[in-house]
Amino acid sequence: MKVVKRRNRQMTMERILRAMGDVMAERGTEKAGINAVAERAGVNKVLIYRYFGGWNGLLEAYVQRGFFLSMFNDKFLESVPDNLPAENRSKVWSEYTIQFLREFRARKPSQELIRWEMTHGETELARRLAEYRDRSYKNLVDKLAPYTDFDPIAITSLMVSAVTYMVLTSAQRDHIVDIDLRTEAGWERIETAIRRIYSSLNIALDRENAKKAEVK
Amino acid sequence: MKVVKRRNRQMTMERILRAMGDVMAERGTEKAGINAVAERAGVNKVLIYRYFGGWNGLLEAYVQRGFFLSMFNDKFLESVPDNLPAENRSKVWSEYTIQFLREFRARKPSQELIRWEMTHGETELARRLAEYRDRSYKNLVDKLAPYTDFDPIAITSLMVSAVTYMVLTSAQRDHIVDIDLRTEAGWERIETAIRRIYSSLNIALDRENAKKAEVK
DNA sequence: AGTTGATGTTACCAAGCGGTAACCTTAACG
DNA sequence: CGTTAAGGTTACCGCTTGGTAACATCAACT
Repeated sequence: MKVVKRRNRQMTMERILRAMGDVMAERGTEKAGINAVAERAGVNKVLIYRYFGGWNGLLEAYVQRGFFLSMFNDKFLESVPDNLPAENRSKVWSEYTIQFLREFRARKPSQELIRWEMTHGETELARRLAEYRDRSYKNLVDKLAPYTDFDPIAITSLMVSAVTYMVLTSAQRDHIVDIDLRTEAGWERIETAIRRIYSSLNIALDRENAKKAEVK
Repeated sequence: MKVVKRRNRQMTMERILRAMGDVMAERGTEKAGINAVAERAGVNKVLIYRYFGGWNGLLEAYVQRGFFLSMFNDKFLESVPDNLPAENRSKVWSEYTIQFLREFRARKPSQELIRWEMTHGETELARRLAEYRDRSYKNLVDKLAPYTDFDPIAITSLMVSAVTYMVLTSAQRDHIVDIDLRTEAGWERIETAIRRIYSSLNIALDRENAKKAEVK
């Protein structure tokens, strides 16, 4: 039987990191701070300085051990077959966007992390985190780029931005215009809109290609 | 000739409000605060409390006298002819989105206001501001709704969200994936993507309508 | 001229923040 | 057993924040 030692660095660090997530999720970006985390973890804040070297180190450690997006991208990438028929690509993109939407919605701490980033963009750390996500995201795009003529990077960046913003605001507002953000029905409207956009793009692209072929 | 009085409430309030915009634009959301504004305006902070009743009142006054989006919506709405041919509607929507993009990019204080809102969503004030924008936005949608089957509200909300998020991040990052946010070329890619999305939707909708007609 | 009320200033407060020095306390080791 | 170093705690610091009370000053009007 395992004895829980009272003096155990591993355990303490774990508790701090957990508290970090909790605090971010519960109290929001603004109130997140070393003091709040320490209090929440039931741990002396000095330990945070010792183990993580302060707020930045803590945040970094927190991100490193579980920032979901890069993992999510990698996982998604795996699930995509290598030789994907062109006509299915729009579906893959909309599936990616929608899965991202769902995962992001489900992860409060990740949302708050992004929110934090948005108000601390001048800091080196915030930039690095964004950069990190960007890379993993680029991997995905490189392998999946479908509508070559349609600047898939720009389009998907727009879609991901849209989803990001909507999820973030949903934590603060009940609705956008007449879209109810508290109900699944509201989010289904959004998901449907996403699918429609991608499928329309595909249709339009097909038509353009058909025209080109005709000219030849 | 007009004499500038040293004791002049109007003037002082004006200076405070200007300073408010400057501070928001320059130092960002985080550092914006009563103290910073007072210092910047070269005015004693007590006056802010007297004239505006504190931070909330100041913010509200600031917004009320010039929050651009509702005005922008109204202006745009005026410019749209009443009997708009259906085939031009996608163009109107993309024009709206793109003009919004440009205006929003040009207005640093407005950006910072939104950023502030994102981190203070729990407050009553933030909610009210959002609500205010929403109403003016809904007016627009009501009058313009084109693709009736395509849930134009959801689609345009997505697009506006996308633009909002991208502009906000552009203040902090040089690029998204390989889109250079510092150059006009980068933003043109985004504008093009927006146009493509709307026009594709139109094409897809046309095709669907054609099919329906065929069945009849 | 003198009262009065608006305008502007000084000085202060409590609370919260990030951060650190110095101190105990325990586990593990020879 | 006793030393040692890591784990954990106490108490403090300086700084900034939002907020207020009390005082000084000027302009206008009877």
